[in-house]
Amino acid sequence: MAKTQPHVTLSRRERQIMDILYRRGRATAGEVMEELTGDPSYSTVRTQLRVLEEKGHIHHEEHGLRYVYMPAVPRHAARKSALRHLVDTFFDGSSEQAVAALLGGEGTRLSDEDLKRIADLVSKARKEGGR
Amino acid sequence: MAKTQPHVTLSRRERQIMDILYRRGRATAGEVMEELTGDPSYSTVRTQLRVLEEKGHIHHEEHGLRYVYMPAVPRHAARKSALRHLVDTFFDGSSEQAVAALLGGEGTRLSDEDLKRIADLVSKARKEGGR
DNA sequence: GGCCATATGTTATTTTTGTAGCATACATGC
DNA sequence: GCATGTATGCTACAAAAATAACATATGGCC
Repeated sequence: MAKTQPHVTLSRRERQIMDILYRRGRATAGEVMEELTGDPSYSTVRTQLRVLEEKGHIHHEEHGLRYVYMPAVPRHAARKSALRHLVDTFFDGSSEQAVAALLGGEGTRLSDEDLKRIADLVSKARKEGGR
Repeated sequence: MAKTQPHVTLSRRERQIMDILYRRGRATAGEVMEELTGDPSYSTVRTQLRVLEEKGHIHHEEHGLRYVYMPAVPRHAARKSALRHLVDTFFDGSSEQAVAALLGGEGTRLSDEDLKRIADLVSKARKEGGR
């Protein structure tokens, strides 16, 4: 059996911060701080952002006086590997099972229109020929 | 904006181990060790398993001489919250977008039969009435 | 100009992880 | 019976993460 990939191998706090940045796209230190649990001090958060930047996980842009942080790896790339990992860990590597879980409401409830659009996507994918 | 949940809030190694246990369902210390990156010593792994157990994340059963470890939270429950978290972080909370990504091959390639079954699931879900 | 609010820069300390050594128990084969 | 391989029990320690204090810079306002 394959060894677990170190994957991104972030500490817990680092992951929390990366999640915030991926969710929002970008954020200042203050915004990150607001979203973190445990009410860490502003100093603490800034230190962690600095470390994350040193490690190459995030970048910052200077907007006037403040720094705006964003992930170094673009969202679509990060989410792809996150999806793969999740499918692997919880769905025996089967995307189909994962889709089934989502249809069953394991992520968020799907509306009727959502289902309609998904049906279209599926038939389109079938025409283009899965393999 | 909502604060990041501590979620499970495991250290990196702890997460690796939990992933292994969720992927396999159950494993001995030796099996876990084999799957971990960085070739940690057997002692190391056992210590980490003990800590995880102290924290309530895993249980063990004694099978003859050896311990067999397994997650305390059942797979389907853990995966549900993992899915929700992922949908939240990378798909703006939209399961539909997540399904689209899976159909687009972001998890694992889908075969023709997979797509067929998914199509059935979707039409079934639509009949039962999404909301 | 002086003051305040809001930033960043730097550095220190505590806590948690990660890692492993040594002692001990228990089957199993010779 | 006893050595050997494979477990667990306990303990120690170095490295990394988490946290925050203190110092400094900047922009706006009275």
